[in-house]
Amino acid sequence: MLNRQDPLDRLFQALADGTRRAIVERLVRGPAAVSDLARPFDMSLSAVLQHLNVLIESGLVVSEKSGRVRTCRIEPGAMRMTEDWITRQRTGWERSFDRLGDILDDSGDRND
Amino acid sequence: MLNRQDPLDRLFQALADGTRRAIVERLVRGPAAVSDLARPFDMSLSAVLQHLNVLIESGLVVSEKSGRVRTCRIEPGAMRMTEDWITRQRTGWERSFDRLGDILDDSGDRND
DNA sequence: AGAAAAGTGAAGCAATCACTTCACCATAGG
DNA sequence: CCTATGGTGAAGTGATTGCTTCACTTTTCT
Repeated sequence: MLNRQDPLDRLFQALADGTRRAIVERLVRGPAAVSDLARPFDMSLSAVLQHLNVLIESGLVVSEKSGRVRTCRIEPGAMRMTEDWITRQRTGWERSFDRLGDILDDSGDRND
Repeated sequence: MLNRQDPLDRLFQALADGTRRAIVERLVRGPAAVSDLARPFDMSLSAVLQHLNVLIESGLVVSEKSGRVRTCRIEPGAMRMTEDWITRQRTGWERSFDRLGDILDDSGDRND
């Protein structure tokens, strides 16, 4: 399925990398410039910039440039989309589990 | 960062594909055999099996074989790890946001 | 003006991904 | 036994990923 347009694909893909999650974790504490974000990592600025672009494309991060400094910050709405998907699955699963519980109850093995 | 061992890497990577998410959505309604899972997709059984293996490696899905049928089901604990990470970021962000609110409340001509 | 700092873009490279096809094994049922 | 069903494994392919280096622009500082 080569549908790289699906927002959830991009979102989860963006979060599937330790460097990018670390960037998110950093930005959650507050906005930061590109080179501030790059400093902790043992890789080139270019590499970090590419990670940052993935995060921006996914919508997780927004940025604006003033002077020569690009300041980045979290866009919480994007992360909420992934949270919602996961929550939807979990509640779906809990419902199935309840149904299973009902069946087990009916068959007399009351365990809860 | 070639650390494909990190559980969160594997988890998010597993969820970063529409086919795999569809499999999860299916399994949330209840267990299913490999070929049941494959049926809706317009790709070979081998391809679906590879997706399934990614899900199993990530821990999102467990399976057991009885006879010639492998039955798969969701392992909810794995998904909870991703949910926890996301929730942690959101609460972290909300805290930052509150701090920002405090600063804005304290308003204008105060330099601390 | 000249140098340093901050960021950008492109090309290249090895590894990984998402498939395909083909060959194959194991079990269930006539 | 024989065949259909359900599932596996391996090899191959083209696209994508996660970097690197190098060249370059723009802004700030002195």
